[in-house]
Order: sequence, then C-alpha cells, then structure tokens
Amino acid sequence: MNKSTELNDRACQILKILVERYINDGQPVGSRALSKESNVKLSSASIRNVVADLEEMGLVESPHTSAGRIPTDNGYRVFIDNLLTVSPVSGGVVNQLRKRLEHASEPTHLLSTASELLSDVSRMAGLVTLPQQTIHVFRHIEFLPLSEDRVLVILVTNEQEVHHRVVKPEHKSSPSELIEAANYLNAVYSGHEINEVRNSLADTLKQARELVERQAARAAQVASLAFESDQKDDDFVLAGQTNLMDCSDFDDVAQLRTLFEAFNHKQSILNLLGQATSDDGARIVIGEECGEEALGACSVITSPYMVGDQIAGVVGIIGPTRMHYDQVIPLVNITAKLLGEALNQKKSSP
Amino acid sequence: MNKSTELNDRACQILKILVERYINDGQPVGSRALSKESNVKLSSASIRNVVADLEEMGLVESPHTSAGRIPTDNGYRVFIDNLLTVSPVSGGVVNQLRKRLEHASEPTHLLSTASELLSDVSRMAGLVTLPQQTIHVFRHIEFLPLSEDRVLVILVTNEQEVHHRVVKPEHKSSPSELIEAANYLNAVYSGHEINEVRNSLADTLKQARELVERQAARAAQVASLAFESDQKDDDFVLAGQTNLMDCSDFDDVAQLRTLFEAFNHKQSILNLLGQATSDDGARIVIGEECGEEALGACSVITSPYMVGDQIAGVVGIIGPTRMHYDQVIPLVNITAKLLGEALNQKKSSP
DNA sequence: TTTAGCACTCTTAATGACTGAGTGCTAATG
DNA sequence: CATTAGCACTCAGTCATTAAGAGTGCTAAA
Repeated sequence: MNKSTELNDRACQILKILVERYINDGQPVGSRALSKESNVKLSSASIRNVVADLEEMGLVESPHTSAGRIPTDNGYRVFIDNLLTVSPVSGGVVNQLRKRLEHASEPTHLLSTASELLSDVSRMAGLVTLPQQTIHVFRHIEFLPLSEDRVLVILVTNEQEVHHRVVKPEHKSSPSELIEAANYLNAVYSGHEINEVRNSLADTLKQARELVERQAARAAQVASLAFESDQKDDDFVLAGQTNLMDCSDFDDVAQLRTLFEAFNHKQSILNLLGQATSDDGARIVIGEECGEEALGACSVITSPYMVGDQIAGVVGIIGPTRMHYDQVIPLVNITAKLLGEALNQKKSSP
Repeated sequence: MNKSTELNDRACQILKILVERYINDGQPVGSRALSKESNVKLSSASIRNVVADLEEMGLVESPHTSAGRIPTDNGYRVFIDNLLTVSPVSGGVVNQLRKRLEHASEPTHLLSTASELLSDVSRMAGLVTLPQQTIHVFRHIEFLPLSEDRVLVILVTNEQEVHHRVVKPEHKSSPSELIEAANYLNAVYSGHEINEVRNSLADTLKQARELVERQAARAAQVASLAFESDQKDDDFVLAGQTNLMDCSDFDDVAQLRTLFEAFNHKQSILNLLGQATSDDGARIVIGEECGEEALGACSVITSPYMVGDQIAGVVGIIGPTRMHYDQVIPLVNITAKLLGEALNQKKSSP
C-alpha cells in the first residue's frame, strides 16, 4: 500500500540514477542498465518492480511499450528538490566570469555581458532582467514647450538617468511659466525620493482650490503628468537563443518556433520571471509547470541579483528540461552574485 | 555555338516557366511537365535539349540524375532582371497597410509596424532600418553638474528627440557658469542645423585665445564635447523571423541557426542593407550574391523610403530564395512609399 | 528542326525479415 | 517475504528487396 504512494530510500536511489542517466544520454533508461550501475545491488527484475512503482506515482513514464523510462516533469521536480547533488562551479570558470564582467564598462553592457556569459558557459539561452530601480531620487526637471498644447518633459533621476516624455497639460502655460515651474520644482524637491515628490504634488493639486501658492499649483499641474507611472516597462536581455536550436530535445520545428515567438513577445517570459523576484535562492520552473505552452519542453532557472540590499532583478537560463541541473544551478547563482557585485562597484565608484 | 552561350526567345520562355513552376511547388520540374504547359508547343524531347543548354549556361541544375531542374542563383537573377512580370498589389492589401500604419502614433512605433506588416503579408521576415536623420535641428541644451569633473549634457533636437551623455570637460566650471553657458547656446543657436552649430563652436574655440566674448568661449568649451559625433549607430527593426522557420527550404537546423545568429549580430545584415541605400528602386540580392554565408539560401529585397526629399532608410524582406518575387517586390515598394508618407505626415503636422 | 522511342538512372515508398532492448508475469530461491 | 531467474511478448529501428515513377540522354525517324 504505502509502498506505491511514498518514496522509500531504494526508490529514491533508483529515481536519482535514472534521472541522471537520462540527463546524460537522452535515451530512455531500462532496468538492465540501472542494475548494472555500480552502486545498485539489485537485479533488473527487482528494479522493474521499483520502476513500476515510480511509474504509478507519475514520476517516470515510457515513450512506448518496449522502451525504458524517462522522467516526467514531476520526476524532475522530486529529483531537483530532494535528490540533486550540485557540483560546484570550477574556479577557472568563476575567474573567467569575473574577468569578462570587469571588462564591461556601462551598466547596460554589464547586463548583456552577464547574459552572454550564461549562454556561453551553459550552451543554452541566458537571460537577465533589467534592474528594477526601486529608489529613484529626483534630481532635475525641465519643461520645453513644443507646440500650443504639448510640452516635452525631461526628468533626471539618480545619478544620470534621463527620462523624457511628451505631455499634454489641461491648462496651457506660457514658456516663462513653464520655466518658473521647473525652477520651483528643482529648488524644492531636488534630492528627494521620487515617490515622495509624486505624493507631495498630488497633495498640492488637491489643495489647488485654496490656492495659497500660485506657483506651486501651476508647477504641480504640469509636473504631476510627468511623474505618473514613471517605471519603464521592465524588460530583459536575452542571449544565445540560437543555442537552443541545437538541442536534440526540440524535435519539431513548430515547438522551436513557438518558443522563439515567446522570446519576441517577451510578455509571457516576463510573467514567468516576475514570480521569481520575490524569492531568495535559485528558482526552477520545470516544463509545463509554468502554464506557458510555449515553454513546454523547457526549464527555467533563475536567481535574483542584488544592488545595495535590494533585489534588483534576476539572471537565469532557459534550456531544455533535460539539462544538467547540477551544473547549471550553481552557475546561475554565482553569476547572480558576481553581477550584483559588479553593479554595486559601478554604483559606488564610477 | 551561339546557341549555348546566348539566350534566344525560346530558352527565355522555358526558363521563365521553369522558375515560376519551381517557385510554386518547390519541386524540380522536368521536361514533361514543361511541355504540358499551355503556352509551350514543344514536345518534352525538344525541351530537354533547351534545358540542357540552360544547364550549360549555369542557369539551372538538377539535384540528381533523374530529377527535373531547379534554378541556380544565376537563373533567378536572369529571371528577375529580364523575365519577371510583377503582379500589382491588391487594393485591399494596400488599404490594410495604410490603415495599420495610420494607427501607429510614434515614429519608432511606425517603423516596427511597417516591419510587422511586411512580415505578416509576405509570411517571411520583414525589416526596416531606422531613419538616418541627416538633418538635426538644434533646439535646446542643458548642463547638469554631476560631480567635480563630470557634467550631464541633455540635448534636444528636431521636435522631441532627447539625447544625453556624460562629458568630462578639461576645465572645471561652476554650476552657475554652466547655466550661463546653456543659456547662451540656447539663445544663439536654437533652430539652427546641428552641423552648423558644431562648426561654429569649433571656430569659437579656435579664437578662444583672442577671447572676445568670455561667455561664448566658456560655452563652446563644454558644448563642443557634447556635439561630437552624435549620430547613433544605425540599426534595424526585424519582425517575423520565426516565419522563416516554417519555410521548407531551410531543411537543416544548422542553416537556420546561422541565419538567426546573423540576425542577432546585426552587423552583416547592416552591411547588406547599407549598399541598398544608394539605389533608387527595389534592390534584390539573391542567395550567395551577398557574400554572407549565413544568407546562402536567402534572398533580400529592399526598397528605400524617403523623408522629405532624402533617402532616410530602407524597408525590406528576407526570405528563402524560392519566393514569389512577383508579389513581394511590389509589396516592398508600396510599403516603402507608404512608410515615407506616414513619416512625413508625422513630421509636418504633429 | 522536331519528335518518338528506348534504355538507363535514381528516388521514393512499401514490404518483410531480423535484431535488440525492454517489459510484465510467474515460479523458484535464499 | 523480498529477491531473482526465466520466459513470452512487444515494439522500434535497421537492412535488403522490390516495384513504381519520374526524368534524362541518346539515337533514329519524320
């Protein structure tokens, strides 16, 4: 009874070896092969019983009657959560990673380098989300009249990040009024956190009827539009997609195609990555777990990277479900760590 | 003698039909099939002689002994240059194109829409190069001190294009000096063409020793750095790459992979497109003509689009060499025209 | 000059025999 | 009672054979 619903030691052992072998060869593995494995002291017949149990539990399946077994998504899940022994990343690789990251000058370049590194080392697709700057410090604002009713707003935050957009204020302002408004904002708010500015402006607008300071009200009116939902669409840097074309696991082109379309549309990938940000260590999504059909035969391994003491984004790898998790997981982790360090360095001593 | 080196009427006719049929079915076409064609009044035996001549001239080849013939790159070239009869784009499609282009608001969005349109209609990959803004009108400049020796320069050109960069001027300036400098530049140069500004600044710098206007010299010093080589790397917008995955013509994955890698690295594609800008009508590069191995089984059809009376960039299509040139060529041309019109509209009445 | 005819080549699909890997079940074994 | 050996059975993959079909090149006749 119990035997077929719960994993005993022996079954675990068998499952582990089975998954490892399958990850290595990509061939369904049979009972004979398992019994030959050095640390299994059972005959193929006994193993057949065990494997039959595993199949009943939905951890393995066989592609056809007379083939060996391959792990199911659930099988991979159990393997990764309970049975996996990770192999540490070799010092050589770590040095290589660090070196190539040091070469990158700009922050943006740093991200794409990290992505390329991941894909190069793993021979799968690497990805890095852009850092979510959660703290924006207001630094400077500028209004430039374009035409009758449109104003170009240039907003500088943090050190040197320049955002711009065109807004259409409800009430028209003369050029000199705009300059006044900008001066006011720069004088009052420079150095403040941007959410704070946004709230303060909202308050000022509410009190606009009582209208104590005409200037403040005027400024708030134009500026509130500029500050609205300033967070840029989050995005990610992908590298080495083409590596996936060589994976024997994607047999038909249709599958590959939907995968690449998902890469292009980005949204579904972003959804997948979004969940990861909340977590702390490496997160692994296996095959259909993610709900995205396009990623059916894929696994995604992500790990958050820190800027300061905040999670800024995630780095990760997308590859076939049949991948060397023992090597890839530590690779993703170390890359996240190194990227965080590199970004912090740039931040503190530019 | 002459017969095997020069194309007579009959050979042309045969070649034309052969290419057309091959483009349709993708199957090698044999003499029997050709002789059945309505407007050929020859037996298969006679046709065999003609086709043998075509093969001698390197216009067709046969994949193996007992198969029909398929066009070579040269064969396609002759077909396109001399024999092709283009079918005009249906009014319905033109309307659809125009409509969807009108929907796009931003110029950038316009480009990607055009690219998507091309790929959607043709079921191949569409591409549009970013417009090479040859005329930049200086509008506004702003200097923001970042630290001791670094200044953030924000430059607004044309209507609403914002560029920014960090410069390290040789001589330090106080914040108030920077503001003065910006005011000076904005007052003197607003509305002028940017090359003109650049030259004028260079002049001012040369005369700096005689130093008539202190303010001008100061401004020129900081600003000259900002104006240096402002042109951004040219780039292109690609859409519908994945359409190419379904082309039966790319049989092996390796080929597809090198193609997609070329898309990612962009440079080789840019080289290819760069040549096109000089030309006037549609330009067609067939297979290996381009020298890029990655594009071996591809053809590229491009057509320049105009902004004002200048060639701003090109739109185009990348697809398998075996494509319906008669439909694609006019499609590319009309899209180039419509895109130009749309861009001009945005420009003149925003 | 064109055509009809024929021998020949080569691909493709279908068939069938055979092998190898693997399973499930049962009965014997320690 | 768990383990093992043995056996019948299944299925995918390989290989050779076969037959059909498409197409060519060449020659001789119209």
